[in-house]
Amino acid sequence: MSIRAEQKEKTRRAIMEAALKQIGQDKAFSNLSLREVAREAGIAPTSFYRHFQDLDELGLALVDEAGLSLRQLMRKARKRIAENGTAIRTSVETFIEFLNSNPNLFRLLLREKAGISVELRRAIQREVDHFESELAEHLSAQAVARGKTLYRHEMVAHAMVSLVFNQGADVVDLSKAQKKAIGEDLICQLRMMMLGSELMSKNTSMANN
Amino acid sequence: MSIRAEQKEKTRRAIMEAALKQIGQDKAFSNLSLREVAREAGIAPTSFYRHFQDLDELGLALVDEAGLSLRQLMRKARKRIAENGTAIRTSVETFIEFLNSNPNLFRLLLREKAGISVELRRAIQREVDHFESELAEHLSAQAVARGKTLYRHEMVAHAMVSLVFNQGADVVDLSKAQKKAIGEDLICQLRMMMLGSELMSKNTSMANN
DNA sequence: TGTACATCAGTGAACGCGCGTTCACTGATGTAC
DNA sequence: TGTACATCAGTGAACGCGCGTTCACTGATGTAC
Repeated sequence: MSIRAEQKEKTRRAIMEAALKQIGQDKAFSNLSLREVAREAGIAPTSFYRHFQDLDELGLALVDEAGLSLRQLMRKARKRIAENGTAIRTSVETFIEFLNSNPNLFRLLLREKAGISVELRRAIQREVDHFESELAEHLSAQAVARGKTLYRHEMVAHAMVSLVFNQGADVVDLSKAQKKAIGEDLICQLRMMMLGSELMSKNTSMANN
Repeated sequence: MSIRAEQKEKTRRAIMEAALKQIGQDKAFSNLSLREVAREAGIAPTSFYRHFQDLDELGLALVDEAGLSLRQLMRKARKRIAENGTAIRTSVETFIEFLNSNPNLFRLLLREKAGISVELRRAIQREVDHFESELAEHLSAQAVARGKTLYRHEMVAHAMVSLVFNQGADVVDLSKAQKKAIGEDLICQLRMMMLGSELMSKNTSMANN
C-alpha cells in the first residue's frame, strides 16, 4: 500500500476507534457528534468528510465490523464445540469472551433500538439475524447428532439469541466475575429451552404417529 | 382543585404527552430537545421550567407513569388467570394488550439502554425488577398449585421477562396481526422454559433424595 | 535520476441554526380584610 | 360583597455555545516523461 493510502487508512481507523470509545462511555450512537468524534480522533472536523459522508456512514462501517466479529465468534465456538462437544456451555463462554474483548462493538449492535436511521437499524438487524440462523442450523444438527429432535428449532434459536444478547447487553459494563455468573445463568436458561423443545418435539411426534 | 392548579396540571400533561409522542416517532428519549417538546406541547420553551427542572425530571415522571401501567397490567393478568387458569397464555395476551394501548410508555421502558442519566436508568431498572419479582412469585405459586415445583424460579422469571420485553420491544411498531403471531411464539417459548424448569426440578430433587 | 505537474488528505475561517437557560415582565387567579 | 395586594403560570427577548457543513487553501505524495 502506498504511503498515502496507509496514512488514510490509519486516520479512518482513528475515527472509528474514537466513535467506539464514545459509545463505550455510555453514549448512544445517535448522540455522537461529528465534531466530538473528530476531536477524539485528533483531526479537524472537516477532515471527517474525507472518510465518511456523515455519521450514518460511519455507523454502517462499525456495524460491518461488528458483524465480522460475530462471524468470527461463531466460527471459534463451532471449532471448540467440535473439540469438546458441550455446545451450550462452550457457546456462552465464547460469547462472554467476545463481550470482554469487543464491548463497544457489542453495545453498538444491541443497545441502539431507537433514534438511529432506518438503514443503520436494518444493517444491525441483518447481522443479528444472520447470527441467529447460523445458530438455528447448528442447534438442530447438534440435536440430531444426539439422536433427538427439536420442536421449532428456528424459534428456539431466536429465543436463545434474545436471551443471550439482551442479558449480555445488561451485563457488558460489569466485572468479569459478574459476567461469569450471568454466563452460568444463561447456560441454565438455554438448557431449559433445549429440554422444553426436545420434550415438545417428543410429544408432537408421538401425537403424529 | 382550583382553576389555577387545574390549568397547571393540564399543561403538565401536555408536556408529558408531547414527549411520549416524540418517543413514538422513533426518537430516543436522550434525543429529545426541551424546545421541541415545548413546541409540541404548545407552550413557550421557558414555560417548561414551571413544571420540570429539566428533561431528566420529565423522564422520571414518565417512568413513574410506565411503572404504574405495568402494575395495573400485572393486576389485570392476575385477575384473568384466577378466572381461567391458563397463566402463560393469559399473561402474554394481557401484555400484548398493554403494548397496543401504551406503546410509547413501553418504548421508554425498554429501548433506552444508553445515553440517559444514571438516575433515569436506575428508575427504569427498578420498575422492570419489580415486575419481574412479582412474576417470579406468581409462577412459583402457580406451579405449586399444579403439584409441581420449578428449578430456580427467580431466574426463570428473569428469563421470561427478558424474552417477553425484548421481543415486545422489537415488535411494538408492527401490525396487530404480527404482534399476535409473535405473541403465539412467546407463549411457546415460555412453555418451553416452564417445561425445562419443571424437568430440572424433578431431576434435582431426585438426585437429592 | 531529475523535473514539472496532478492528486488529494488534511486544514482554518466562516456560515447559519437550534439549543438550554436567564431575566424581567404580564395578567389572570387567589387571598385577606 | 368589594377592594387592595400577593401569587405564580406563562411569556418574549436575549445570551453564549456547539453543532454540521461550505469553501478555498496547503503541502506532501504520486506520476509522467
